[in-house]
Amino acid sequence: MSTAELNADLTAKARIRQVALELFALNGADATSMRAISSRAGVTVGLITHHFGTKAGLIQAVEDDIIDGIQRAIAYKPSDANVDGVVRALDQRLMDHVDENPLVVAYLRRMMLIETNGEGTDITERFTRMALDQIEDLRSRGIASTSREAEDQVMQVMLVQLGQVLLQPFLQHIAGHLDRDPEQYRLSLRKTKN
Amino acid sequence: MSTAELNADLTAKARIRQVALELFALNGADATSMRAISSRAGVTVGLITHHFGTKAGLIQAVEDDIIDGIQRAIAYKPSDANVDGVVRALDQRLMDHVDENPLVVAYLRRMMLIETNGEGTDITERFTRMALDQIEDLRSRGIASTSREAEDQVMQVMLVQLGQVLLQPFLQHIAGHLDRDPEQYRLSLRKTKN
DNA sequence: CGGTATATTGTACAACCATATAGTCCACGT
DNA sequence: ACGTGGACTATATGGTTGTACAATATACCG
Repeated sequence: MSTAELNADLTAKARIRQVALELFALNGADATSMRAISSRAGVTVGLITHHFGTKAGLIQAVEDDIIDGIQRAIAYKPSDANVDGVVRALDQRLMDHVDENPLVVAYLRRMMLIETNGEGTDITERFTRMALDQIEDLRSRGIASTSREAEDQVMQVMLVQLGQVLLQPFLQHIAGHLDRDPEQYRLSLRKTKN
Repeated sequence: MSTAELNADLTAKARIRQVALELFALNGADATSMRAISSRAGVTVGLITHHFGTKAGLIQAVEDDIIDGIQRAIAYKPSDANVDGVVRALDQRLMDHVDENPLVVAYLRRMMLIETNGEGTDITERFTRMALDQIEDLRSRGIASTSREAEDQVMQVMLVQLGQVLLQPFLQHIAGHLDRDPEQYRLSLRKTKN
């Protein structure tokens, strides 16, 4: 069953955005034609341009959607205040969101690792700024550890957590070839002080 | 000065392969037209098809060249026998080769992290097998440590060394945004034993 | 010298692309 | 009842792509 059929209840605009994310994540935006999107979404090409103007506009809309989703996922929730390690709770909710949205991850992998200077707004920059804002917000509420610099905490999240997620297919691929259990291997970050 | 001018002494066939690697590494093979290659190499499109048949043939030739280069770089050299840590010497030569061939790295990054099931032969598989063969060759000569399993040594090389190289632009990008020194951060591998 | 393989060119073509535009249908407010 | 605007379709256009192919130049070998 196709994605379009599964989501026939969504509005055409939302269906287009969803199919676009799916194809962008799988094959990249450049390699995805508006024809492919339209046929999978069960609409005509013209409707895409009607709703999003140009292909660049569609890409922008998809990325805004991704950022919004993450923003919502890591927003401060009062329940977090109870947990002793607040940053850990933040990380956990980010990882949960990531687990639930594999297409988002595939898209981010492409944009963050390869097309670092893509056409749209730099999504790595938006992500980094979002993480930094979040950490600083938690600090201003007095509920995040200040034993380390905020920037180092962000580096930790971006490189170890996100890095592990982004490298996951690579790791699994190699582990599969060597008959190793990919779960056994975890990245960590060493900071050389000088 | 363009690549074609810099290498005007090479045969046209070699020039085509070199320009192709350059453009493939920068923009990906799909996004690179044979016309772009031909104009940069100072030849016509027809000559490319004459030498390599199809675009897929050109990609294959480029990848074979990359693998050959790495194969040569990590081939056993008697001088390695003197060094106490042989695996370390192997790693070092791989890293040197990587430093000297940034275009190869960019191409590998694309193929290993994103297009894991690309059109050509799986380059991650070729790389992994090559590393494993190399380790086992060194072991059969009795000049590589056998305190760890060979497969774990390969995982170490692939994930930590190569992983660091593949993630480098990502790391630099983030570090730049946070006014951090990217050199301070190093990945390492934890193996959970269970 | 002659001839044959190889290197190289120029062009043509069918498929596909993003985009623009004109037109149809329908819901909804007044 | 009407007309206005948004959702949607159909079609046309100009450009780019990979590939095929015939023609020409160049080098090499007997």
